[in-house]
Amino acid sequence: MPELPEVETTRRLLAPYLEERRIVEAEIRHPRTGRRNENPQDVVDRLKGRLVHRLDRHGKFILGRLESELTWVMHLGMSGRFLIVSPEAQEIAHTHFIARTDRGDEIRFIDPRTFGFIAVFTQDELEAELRLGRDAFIDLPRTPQLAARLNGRKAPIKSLLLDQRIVAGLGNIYADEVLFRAGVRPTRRGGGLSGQEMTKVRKAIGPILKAGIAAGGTSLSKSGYRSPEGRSGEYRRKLFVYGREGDPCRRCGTPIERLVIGGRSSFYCPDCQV
DNA sequence: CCTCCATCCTGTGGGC
DNA sequence: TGCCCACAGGATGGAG
Repeated sequence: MPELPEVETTRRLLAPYLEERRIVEAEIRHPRTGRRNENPQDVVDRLKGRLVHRLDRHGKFILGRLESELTWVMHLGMSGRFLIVSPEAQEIAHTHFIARTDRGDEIRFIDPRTFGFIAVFTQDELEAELRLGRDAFIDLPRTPQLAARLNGRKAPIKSLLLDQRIVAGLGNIYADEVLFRAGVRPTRRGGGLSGQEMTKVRKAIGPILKAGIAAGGTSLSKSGYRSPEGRSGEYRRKLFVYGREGDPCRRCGTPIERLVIGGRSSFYCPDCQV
């Protein structure tokens, strides 16, 4: 269920354990977790013995830059999370991937719904597999570029914000929060926004994501997001609209409404958002 | 190319 | 209290 802030929180906590470390052991425990490589065994073979230079993030993907121009790709899907433990630590349910570093730490991937995956791609494979727009946080396009991508599109702006090929990183929660901050209804057609509205949407993205990251992400339920340290995110308390159907708008008091757009729950204030 | 929709899974929270 | 099922923060591929 993680979006950019949850993935970034995860990346920051993993980085000290992985950067400039060598992977000495790796194991894929569940075939679905390795499904994005042609052969799941490739993940293990390409990881073993390799040095991780740096841990990057693009949208909701964590990218480990390896030796030999390989990239270790990690996606949390809906229910994925990482743990850093000692090899003796008891294993919890749904542990689908394990790697050990030359420092003796174990990185474990837990993913009940198996929508997440672990892969290792060559540069060509990476380009073919990850079709992503620019990162919504560290590389957000300027308004004219964004406008060009939305121009002529009839789909609801909410759906377009979720399209990772346009801008990478926003998910269902933060897209709703961005649209609230921008004062734009999620049902509006992307191509129908005025220049001013486009600017407002664009300008809302940075602060919302920054606040989400500062809070360590959003955890909606007990089985929701947890960092590699096992902590929940605190951003839930700061949400303006997501999950607040019927509750008073924090700005104007009007009850928040919910509707389904593109099969996803969407929350908005009928008074603040035009 | 665009839009819409089904699909892959398990856990749980809310309604009855 | 217990049971049941709608629903969940994502990505993708295919139909039209």
